[in-house]
Amino acid sequence: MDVRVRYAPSPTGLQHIGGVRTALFNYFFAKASGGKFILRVEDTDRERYSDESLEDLYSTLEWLGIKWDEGPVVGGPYGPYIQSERFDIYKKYAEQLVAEGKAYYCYCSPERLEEVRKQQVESKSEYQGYDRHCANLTEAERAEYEAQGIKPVIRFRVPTEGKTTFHDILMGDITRRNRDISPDPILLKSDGFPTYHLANVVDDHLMHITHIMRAQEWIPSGPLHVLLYQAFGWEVPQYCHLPMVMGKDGQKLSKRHGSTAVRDFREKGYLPEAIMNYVTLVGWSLDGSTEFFSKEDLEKCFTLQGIHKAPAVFDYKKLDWFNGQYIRACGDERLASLITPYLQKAGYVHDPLTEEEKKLVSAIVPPVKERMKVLSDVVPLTSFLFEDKPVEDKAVYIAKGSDEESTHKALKAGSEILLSGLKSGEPEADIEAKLASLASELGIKVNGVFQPIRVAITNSTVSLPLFDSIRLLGLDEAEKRLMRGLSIFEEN
RNA sequence: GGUUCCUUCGUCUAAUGGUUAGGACAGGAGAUUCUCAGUCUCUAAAUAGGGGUUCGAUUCCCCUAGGAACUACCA
Repeated sequence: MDVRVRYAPSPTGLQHIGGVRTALFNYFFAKASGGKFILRVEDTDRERYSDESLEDLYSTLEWLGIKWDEGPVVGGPYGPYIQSERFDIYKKYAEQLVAEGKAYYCYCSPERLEEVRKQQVESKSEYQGYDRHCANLTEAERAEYEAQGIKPVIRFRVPTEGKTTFHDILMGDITRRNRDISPDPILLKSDGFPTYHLANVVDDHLMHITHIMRAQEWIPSGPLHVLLYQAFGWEVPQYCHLPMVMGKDGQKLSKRHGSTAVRDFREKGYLPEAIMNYVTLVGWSLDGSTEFFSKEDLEKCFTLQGIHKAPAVFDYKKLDWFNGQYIRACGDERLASLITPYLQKAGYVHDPLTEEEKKLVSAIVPPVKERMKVLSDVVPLTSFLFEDKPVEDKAVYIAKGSDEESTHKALKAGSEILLSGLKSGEPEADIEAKLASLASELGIKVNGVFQPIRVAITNSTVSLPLFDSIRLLGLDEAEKRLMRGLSIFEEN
């Protein structure tokens, strides 16, 4: 049997970590088993639908390098793959169930439903949900409602006796008494659109989906879906419910835990390979020790057996670590092009880059590479090159273990050593050694000499290494800033 | 409330009857370095609790506790 799996998001929001994790697991499982990965857009909720969400879906998958074998844009033998374009199909199947007595029209108003719900809550009755008011309407009663112009919904007749079991690859058999299944869920809404349950079952069958891999939050509706397959007389696919992605507090990951939209991560400067690698490791492992996986690796070695049952907490710090690792593994040329948009957005360089700026960006890469967790870190790291905000406060120049007088001397003598050395082309190591001996002459630590110089040049106590900074700034500008720094100490 | 699922270091996980319970992130300590980072070394840290089964349980069974998800004309 050829594996056919699908990722079926609904475009009602930006693609988030949890969704992408589901997409990735489906995709890798398909690839690793030589099957097909299908993308299906479940846009049956026209109230929450947005074009932006749909575009975000496509761009996120593209960014990650995930290509679907069948789906929107690329097409396929079982299309269309956008549910809103399959309107008539669902209607047909829903009506078929009505004709067979397995579903029925319901004319209850939202107000009545709300009332029923309220009463159930107040009376603490054992089970909640629809009271099956319209389950056994006579033809006359129906005709009456129709005459009133009420648009009915179609509800599925859930058996009140017996129980339903479905098998989950990870969880084993899961059984639920039919009476515990939410009574008579809506299959077709009054606007003619299907609900998730109907559309999902119909499409998975029509698209020959063999394995349904979705988040564990769907486990409760598993039995209902099985009932639906049985009502249609269709074969039930295999289920594999994926562990949920949680926030620090053990609740479902959401905005309040931090960023969840992949787009946000992308904008902050996470690399697609880092996101892919880390997200796949949330709830899955190969052997407990292998950490780095490329997309190609996962397309080969992903297994269902490696999926964990328990929900997993999303660790932002570990993602940062992965991202840093991938940045450091990145070629300088690629990194230069990855960094450029951030410098442009900050207004530091032109778009497109001038020839001079291209050289500068390339030169920025090596010293910055070891220091970035996310690409956007390049901005604060290099801001001293593009905006000059001199430090006026003497205290900032004074290193720990030094004092104002020594700092003044260090800055003065150090600047001379530095500038004359650089101008005469002396090796940096030699200059560094001279500065170090200056420090011992003054009876201060080496940093006592370097810190005031660095502060003068980079306007910060935290900066790139001194010689890198000067190289990037240009000797003339560096000299100017050194003299300016010195003047602060000589004013009084 | 009801239903279902889950439970190894703080976090992600490995080990399925026999190990000093392993790795990684984060934490702590140290080394290197002009700051920051990076890199390297070391370190602390877990089988939720209670019963069984067994010569032996992280591993199998039961109970308890805790957590989560679902309970919409949303998916």
